[in-house]
Amino acid sequence: MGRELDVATAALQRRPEGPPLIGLLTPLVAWWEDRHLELMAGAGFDDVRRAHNAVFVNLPAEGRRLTDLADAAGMTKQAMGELVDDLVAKGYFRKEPDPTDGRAKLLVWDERGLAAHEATMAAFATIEDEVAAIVGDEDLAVVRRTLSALVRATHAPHARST
Amino acid sequence: MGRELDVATAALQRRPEGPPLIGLLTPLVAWWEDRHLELMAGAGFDDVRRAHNAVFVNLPAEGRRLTDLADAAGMTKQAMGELVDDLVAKGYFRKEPDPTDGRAKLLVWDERGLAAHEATMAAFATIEDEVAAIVGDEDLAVVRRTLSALVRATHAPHARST
DNA sequence: ACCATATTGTCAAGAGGCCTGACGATATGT
DNA sequence: ACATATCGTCAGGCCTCTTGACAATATGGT
Repeated sequence: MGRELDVATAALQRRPEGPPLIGLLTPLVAWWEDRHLELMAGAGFDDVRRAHNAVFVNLPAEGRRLTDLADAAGMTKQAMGELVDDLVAKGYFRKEPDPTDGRAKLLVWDERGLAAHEATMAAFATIEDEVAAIVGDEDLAVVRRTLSALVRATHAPHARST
Repeated sequence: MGRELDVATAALQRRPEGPPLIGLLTPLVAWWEDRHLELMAGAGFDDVRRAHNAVFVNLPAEGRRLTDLADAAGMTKQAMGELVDDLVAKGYFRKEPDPTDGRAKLLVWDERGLAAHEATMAAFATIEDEVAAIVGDEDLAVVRRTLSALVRATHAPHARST
């Protein structure tokens, strides 16, 4: 059912400190993404796929270029181009020529796309509330603060080198 | 470089409570998996892929059946079969007939596989230490406890229903 | 104005990772 | 003995993402 619910289940309990983080992070991401798609479908956006998230999350209301979008999502422009073309075909946004650059095209939300964008934000808020209801605001705040620090540290410009 | 480093970056800062969890979880998982592969390659296991984790983590030293393995990893036996065949070809383990069931085959680690299995556990411990060094033992403990509760709650048998 | 170089978006091809459907071989319960 | 379920496999397909190559356009130096 869930994608990789208990990857790492075996290795976990035997460690004194408890399960390794990866064994918690992975199923949580899977759950979050499933829940997000569920909420989106419930809001009438039943043709969005998991991969579209990279677009919905990184394309601001003002529009953006394909290459910028791909960069922000951490993937190639070709991969992003596929997602974008799909969403264009589905009526979520359109491509407009960039007035400042003849090569570039600006991706601009259509009405349906703007609604989907907002639905995504609303879904995030909803899921966040669900999480808070389970673990409490206090612990959640610690988690958020700690993971934020971790992300900053691990993704610092010099951290991964090369 | 990183796979989807800042998915959700855009939507984050504007929320009063801070960035949504998914914007932290996703890059952390990506980082963890990259780091794991790095450590494995450093230990001489440079032919393992991300997907192999499901095997390394869910196949105990005593061996296991394909179907069990697939179940534990949350994927189909066909998908797991592909991973297994690949690892068998690479000399990590072998298939033996299950003496108690003529249909089944037992997957048993070879020497190289056992070493890789241990290297995975060692890599987990190393990464865990790196994490602790960044955020401190105290916060890490809270994170682990909180996320554990979350995983239990979201993956309870009746939680996702239907 | 000209030209080398870099960048934008696209086409083509393919790998990787997963899925559904169908199947022979084997177990199991009646 | 026979119906039924399960084990592993073959076949085929979808989705996501990659590398390589390319025409069109920008940009900076001469």
